[in-house]
Amino acid sequence: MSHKQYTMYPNFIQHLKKHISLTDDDIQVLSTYVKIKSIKKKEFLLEEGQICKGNYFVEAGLLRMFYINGKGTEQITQFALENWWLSDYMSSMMQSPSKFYLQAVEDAEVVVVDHQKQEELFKKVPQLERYFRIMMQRAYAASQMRVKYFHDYSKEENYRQFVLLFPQFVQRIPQYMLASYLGITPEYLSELRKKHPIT
Amino acid sequence: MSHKQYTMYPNFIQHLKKHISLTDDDIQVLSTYVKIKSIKKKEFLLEEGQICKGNYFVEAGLLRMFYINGKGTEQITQFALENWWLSDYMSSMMQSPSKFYLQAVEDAEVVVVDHQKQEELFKKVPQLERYFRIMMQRAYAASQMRVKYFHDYSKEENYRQFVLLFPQFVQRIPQYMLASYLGITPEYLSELRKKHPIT
DNA sequence: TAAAAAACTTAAGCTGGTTTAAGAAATTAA
DNA sequence: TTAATTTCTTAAACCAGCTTAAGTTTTTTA
Repeated sequence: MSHKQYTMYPNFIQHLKKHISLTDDDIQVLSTYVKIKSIKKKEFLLEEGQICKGNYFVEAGLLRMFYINGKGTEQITQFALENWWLSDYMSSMMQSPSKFYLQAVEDAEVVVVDHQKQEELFKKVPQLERYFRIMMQRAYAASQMRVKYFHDYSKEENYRQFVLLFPQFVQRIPQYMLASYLGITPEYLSELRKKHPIT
Repeated sequence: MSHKQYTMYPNFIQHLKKHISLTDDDIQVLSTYVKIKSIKKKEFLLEEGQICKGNYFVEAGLLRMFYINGKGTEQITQFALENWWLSDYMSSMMQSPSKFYLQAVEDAEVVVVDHQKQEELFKKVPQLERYFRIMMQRAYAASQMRVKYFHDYSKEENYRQFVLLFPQFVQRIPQYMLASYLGITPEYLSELRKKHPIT
């Protein structure tokens, strides 16, 4: 009976267990602090101006984070697929209105950890403090590398690197979103693809 | 007598205490796990090809992180001044050779936490897990915002924003380093400064 | 299954920022 | 205090990537 409670988010539990040890009791407690949320393609978890209340784990599907820039066009800053966390940490830490949108690119199942209740949860299951330390360190490490790649390569090289490293991922997003993430116009991406067809 | 041991790094201890509570015993234990290191301007804490062994807290002075790009020129990715942590987290997590250099821009006092011994330290002073979770979350939040600013503003706007937000900081670094950090050539920065003199 | 909407392509002209090359000013070392 | 070195400036030619505008293809909705 007790494990029926977390068959709703097997990836989530498995991911936690990869980094920390949890008793069935821990999982029991945890399950009272998290919710699973199903969202349809194009639905929002967060919109500009709101204070970001949750930390979101992608159990299934695909999310994106973006903002609307000065010219009124969407600028994507991150994607999150299975087993990734996504949130506007500045907004939730500072309790300030977010500049970002969090939206489903595909129908998605998301595990929601309420930022407010997080402290309380950490007290009851202290290993989670460690788990999130590891997740944040990992995310920060990835972003240190991203800054490097961003400077290092031309937009064209950047595009080709990305397609090479994440081909499965490129299949799942429309090209204009890839262009936005890479910081180029769809027109220029189209030109690059013509110049160097990628199978 | 016991607090003589940490008058060597008052900022460090104060910073820890701002986020977690520590007994004198905790501090005693901690002090056996960290070292203070004085480095002169232009000395390195890490060079390309080495595995990053430490996590560095700037007690005093100013550090920079950079790499050598394809054209053979330095690209600065981060500065760290008093009360900031600096490390190549990817290199230390993956135990892979770093692509980066960590170097003193000014003479500096640095508190070194050995990445290898960190796990052991966390077992003895568990609150530190929380402290570093907060530090990593904060660093990651800042980098989420940085990606936004980077896309959002032209290089010129970026420069002016930076000078406006961190004037004291701009005073402490040579202009070619600011140019490198902003991802522009020193020549272009010079042109921008001529166009819009900032008192 | 037809019409509307969303996504992608093409091509020409334009601009923000680089490159190159030289000299001037400021800092550091002897 | 002089020489060496490092940092900063100027200006002209150049190019990666954008803008604009129009047309084509694919996906969604009715």
